[in-house]
Amino acid sequence: MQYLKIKDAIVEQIEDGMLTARQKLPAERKLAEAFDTTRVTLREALSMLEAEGRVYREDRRGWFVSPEPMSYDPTQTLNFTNMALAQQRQPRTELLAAKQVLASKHAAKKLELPPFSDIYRVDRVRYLEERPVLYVTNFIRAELFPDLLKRDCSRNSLTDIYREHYGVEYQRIRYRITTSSLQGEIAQALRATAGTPAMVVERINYSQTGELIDCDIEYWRHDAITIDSIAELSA
Amino acid sequence: MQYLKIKDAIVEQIEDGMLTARQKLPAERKLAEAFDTTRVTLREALSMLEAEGRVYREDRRGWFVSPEPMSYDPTQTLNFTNMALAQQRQPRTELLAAKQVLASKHAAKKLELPPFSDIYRVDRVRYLEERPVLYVTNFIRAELFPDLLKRDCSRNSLTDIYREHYGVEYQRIRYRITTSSLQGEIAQALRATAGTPAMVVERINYSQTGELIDCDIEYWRHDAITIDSIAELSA
DNA sequence: GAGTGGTCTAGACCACTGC
DNA sequence: CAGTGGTCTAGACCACTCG
Repeated sequence: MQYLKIKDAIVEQIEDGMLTARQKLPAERKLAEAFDTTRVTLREALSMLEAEGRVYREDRRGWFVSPEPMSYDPTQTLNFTNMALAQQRQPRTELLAAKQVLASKHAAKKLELPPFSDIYRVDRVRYLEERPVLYVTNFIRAELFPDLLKRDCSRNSLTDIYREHYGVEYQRIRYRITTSSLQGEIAQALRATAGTPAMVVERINYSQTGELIDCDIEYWRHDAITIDSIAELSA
Repeated sequence: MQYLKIKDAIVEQIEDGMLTARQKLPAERKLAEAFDTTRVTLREALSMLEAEGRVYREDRRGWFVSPEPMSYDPTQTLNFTNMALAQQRQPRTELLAAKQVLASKHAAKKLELPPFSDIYRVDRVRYLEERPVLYVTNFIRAELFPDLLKRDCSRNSLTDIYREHYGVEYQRIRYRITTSSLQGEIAQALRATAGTPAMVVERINYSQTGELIDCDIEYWRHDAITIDSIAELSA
């Protein structure tokens, strides 16, 4: 069980501060040689560290040391940017697309609409310290927000636009958290290799009048996030 | 990218019902031959399916098709058994140990106690349809529950004992969800290979008087669970 | 005791990154 | 253009499971 020793050695280097957050590890061939083994075994060890959230990969770029995860409370409306700033992180958001589309079967179901209804779809990638950690897709009931896309979605948070221009606020959030893996364009947008472990957060949001507003599907690099929340139970 | 085709082929067999939940896949060597490839590449495909939660491994026993995950709401006190029954699942719990111990540094911190305080520690493995899916450790403030261990912990749920014998109920739950991987004895207890992806749920529970009661650390096989909850926002 | 999964070796080619 | 990571081959040995 050679790969356990390799793992421990790398963990030790991280904990001793020889390797610090976001730093690139040496090339696989060099590491393999250093541990006197083959690339296959070395990669076994690295994949295990990846599963534990200690290192991450950028596709074809190499292996890096994972920084501290950001703490995320899905029951707060606090948007990504403010959440990050509150934790002394450096957020950035990239708007990939914002358009009006016909609801796919999947999206229609989430939004409780008939298929082919008009909806907005907004795709964004979010960064922490210039590392892409989150791919979000929003599906929004178009009827509730006429001309939403004329607002500047790349500059303002959706929740701010809802509140300021339409008087709509989140009141109830239904969320679902699963683990999966990144594939295809989502993986690409996060500079991840296909198969990278992911945390998927799906939220369906309701307004103060109980109306379904929108739904967001979030793909997080799993080492970048820890869900952290409090529930008060009614007697 | 051969492993993608292998993945798709296996997914198709699952979705067509040729392979059904909990069924064992053919031996790796047979699958490798069937797909005209080597075990290394085949295992690459299987690992990816494992990350997606479509198949799971039992250590040295082989690969199996994942059943539907159980839906879990950490903000409900509903215990594992009742939660499972409500979803037409077949739960079983195995008590590994229930004893009074001196708090480790880690446990003491969670329970906000000085190190080496007296606490109870209860370890259990929980099954669904005879598949071990969850390893839980409870750390309990001993002062609140004199003679707790004389009650029959293997037969009754802890929350029932708290309520019936001590008049204590959960009122507030602080929870944290992360992804990691199974290692050592926890992996063994779940019949998992070291490195299997896991969902870790850590809960700290407070009573109706606001007092910290206990803390539980749950290691789930990640394909066995989806977190599902609702949050009401205060205005 | 046969067969299986877990682990490991020693290579190879290719497309891409980054200089 | 050199070097890297992604992918793949064709084996091997061992400890374990299961019949």
